[in-house]
Amino acid sequence: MGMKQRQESILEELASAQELDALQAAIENLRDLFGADHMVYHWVNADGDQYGCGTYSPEWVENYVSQDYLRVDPVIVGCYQRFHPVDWKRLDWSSKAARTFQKEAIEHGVGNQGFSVPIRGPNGQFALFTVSHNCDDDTWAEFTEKHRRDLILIAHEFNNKALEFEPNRSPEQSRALSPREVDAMTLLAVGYSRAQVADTLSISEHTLRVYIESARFKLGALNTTHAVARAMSRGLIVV
Amino acid sequence: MGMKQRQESILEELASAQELDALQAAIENLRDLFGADHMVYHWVNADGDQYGCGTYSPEWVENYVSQDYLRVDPVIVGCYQRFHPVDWKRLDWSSKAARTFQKEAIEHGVGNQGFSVPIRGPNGQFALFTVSHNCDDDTWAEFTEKHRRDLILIAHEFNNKALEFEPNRSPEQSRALSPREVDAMTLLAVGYSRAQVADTLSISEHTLRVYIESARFKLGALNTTHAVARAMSRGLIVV
DNA sequence: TTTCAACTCCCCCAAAATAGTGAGGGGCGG
DNA sequence: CCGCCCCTCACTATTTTGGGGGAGTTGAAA
Repeated sequence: MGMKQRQESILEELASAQELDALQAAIENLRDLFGADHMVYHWVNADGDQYGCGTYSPEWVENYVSQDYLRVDPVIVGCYQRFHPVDWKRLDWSSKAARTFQKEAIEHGVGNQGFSVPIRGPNGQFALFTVSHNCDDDTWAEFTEKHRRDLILIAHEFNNKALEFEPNRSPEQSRALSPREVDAMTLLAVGYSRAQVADTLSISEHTLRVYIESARFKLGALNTTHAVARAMSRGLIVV
Repeated sequence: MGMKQRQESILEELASAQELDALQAAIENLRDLFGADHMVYHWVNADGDQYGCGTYSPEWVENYVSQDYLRVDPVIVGCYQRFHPVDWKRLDWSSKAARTFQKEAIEHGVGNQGFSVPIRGPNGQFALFTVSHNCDDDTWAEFTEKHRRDLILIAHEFNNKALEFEPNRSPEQSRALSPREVDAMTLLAVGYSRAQVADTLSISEHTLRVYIESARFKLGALNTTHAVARAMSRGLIVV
């Protein structure tokens, strides 16, 4: 069976799987198929839930979360602001925190080369699909060039499957805001005070307050700032 | 030249293009290549800016925007909440508004079948890549099954290119926030009050205020909510 | 038809955030 | 060494929000 066919069959198996474990199985198979040191899929959503699967050593994963490297890792920060898949070499590793992180990662066998595909879903969901390896630059360039397309599609399939299992799907939480509520949230997000928003929308401030409060309620937010943050990260408003 | 090769060459040309017009040219070529009635790429994001290119008739496009169909179109509302590409048949066309919209769309030659790929970028950017055609269900099922993968990749390439031209790259991309400022913004974004944030960070509320104000200053924000919104949309904090 | 969600308006008062001033110590690069 | 940024703390006064009440209209869906 050729590589294409095997890749195809792994993805088909993944697509028809009923359990989250299938992701872990599929990623191991794909890692072997591509002959890379590691392959990892990882997502975070607006409420801080996360899920990951992959072939990194348990020690490294534990270390990563316990050190809160999510906020340091240049792969995360870099990909969060980009759309296209990115080679780790092109990220900013200049800060001291990044350098120590990098050193530690390599010590844990992560590999000196990496390629990460950022993927975004509804409600501010953000995921990364990463392949890492230990080799020289030329070999890696050849690898990424050859497999770029496939990796994007695989990332897509993984995220698709992962979203099926996402617990945060209650209709209560993802209920859309009404048009006026969207207006209110949007204007608040661009810095208007309640008075200014009310003026802009040509309604009384009292009325505006009703919208803000109902939006807050729908979003399960504790205050206006929280409501705006949630509305943004869930993609309900565009700022 | 086979279909694969032509597709490849169109995408390569697109990738190396320096002007936005290239998107329009590429989409026309791809439409012809796939033998579909229409192909459209369209994105919305910051400040309500939008850009679209495609092969719909100018009358239909004008009608669409003037009627504000963006808020009615089941393709938009449906895809906005999904991740995977979707066949138009699987969307909810039951509301009255949707039915009249559908009728009008078909009258404008949009086609009775459609397949749309939602794509999301940083900062809440949302784009749709759509192929539409006039044919029976079986023919369309075969078409989408055959080209699904390619359409996802094409959507990805289009969005990648479109983002290059996005004007939303403010020159005064002020210096990054300090660690404490990031802490403050992050906790505020998850709904903590100033008192709670100060408590969490084990500093006085007075000190916290200094961070919030300096963050506000750096971000050019008018108030805390605005600052958090900007920090989020610039990817400075991860919530 | 009835119900329900959205939109609009009003009061009062307590709590929280903002604005205007400060000040001092630590670290890092030119 | 000096400037610059980061971290830490304090006071007072004013403005803005939040929480608790209600109440009426419209339009669309069940």
